Amino acid sequence: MQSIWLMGPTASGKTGLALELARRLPVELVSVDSALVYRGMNIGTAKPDAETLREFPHRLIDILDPAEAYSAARFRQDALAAMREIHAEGRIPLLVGGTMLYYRALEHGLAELPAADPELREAIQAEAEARGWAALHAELARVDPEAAARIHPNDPQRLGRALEVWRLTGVPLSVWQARGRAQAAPEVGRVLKLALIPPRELLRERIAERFTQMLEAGFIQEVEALRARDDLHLGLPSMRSVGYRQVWEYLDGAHTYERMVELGVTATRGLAKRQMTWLRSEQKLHELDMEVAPDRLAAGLESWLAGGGFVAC
RNA sequence: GGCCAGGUAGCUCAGUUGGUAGAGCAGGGGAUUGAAAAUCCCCGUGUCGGGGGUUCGAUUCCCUCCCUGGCCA
Repeated sequence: MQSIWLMGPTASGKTGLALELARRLPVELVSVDSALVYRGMNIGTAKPDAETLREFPHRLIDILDPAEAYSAARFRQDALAAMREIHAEGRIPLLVGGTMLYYRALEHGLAELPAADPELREAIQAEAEARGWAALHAELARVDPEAAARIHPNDPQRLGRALEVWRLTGVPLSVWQARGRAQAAPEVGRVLKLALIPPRELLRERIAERFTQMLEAGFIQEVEALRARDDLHLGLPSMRSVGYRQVWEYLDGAHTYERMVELGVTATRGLAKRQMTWLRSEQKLHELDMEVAPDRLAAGLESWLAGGGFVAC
């Protein structure tokens, strides 16, 4: 089994390049994006439009309602299943997206751990509000000193997860993790990792420009529709996505329009920065020239798929 | 033109009863195992508007000039 992965920060042009490759190679697209999984979140996620998706179907887009939560573990399962199917059809999976944790989970696997438990999470959250996260960190230090040493007392998300695993199983998170990551790389097969990394200044400009275009394309109305549902709220992973959160708060009257634009652009830039941090530590990455010609790249990929090496271009 | 309030980090501001200054935001770096477009951690030398005076020492007090905003002419 082999696959091509196209990585890069948000607004780097991954989608456009992936479509060019899909026109030239026997590939099928698999989205690696924690926000594109949600239905009804189109404009603010820069999701390819319906027509494009019809012509070039993407796996793992529009598979979840925004009220639901996705996860790295589910992605790993879904992506592996999609890749197997694509191979069975005699095609090559082209993974494209910017959720770096998902790539990591796919390539290196995840430890065997219990899934999230919403009720327990809520209970831990309530407890933290009553006693403070410091008290919960102290508690974790008693049952799982190793995890407590690694998790900062101000990091409620990881602290909550570590306590959740402990309370759910009676086995510390660090013990689960020490048992190793399940079924890592071999299952994924031969991988060619490509990255599109624009110069920071260009990326900053593109992000600002794109956010404005999203607003012109009706982003506010899209969030209004989501906000009109009584089962969606800012606590949900979907509604905390870059852009959606800021527009939601704007609709709540928390910011002026101008400030909302500023916050949205800044949040997107922060996202890009974190994606770059992941990319810097990525092994065996082939960084593409921003001006790479699709024909030339496709030719290079063909020779790699035939078993040869990949010549960076 | 007169009076008042300001001029301190890229931005918004705090502060020093005289010993050359610090927050938030922005920006940069890092972490990242079922929320990851999430959640965190680390990083602040800047003619304290210019010039002069007083002082051992002035960003701080005094004088003067410049700039911005408001009020009055």
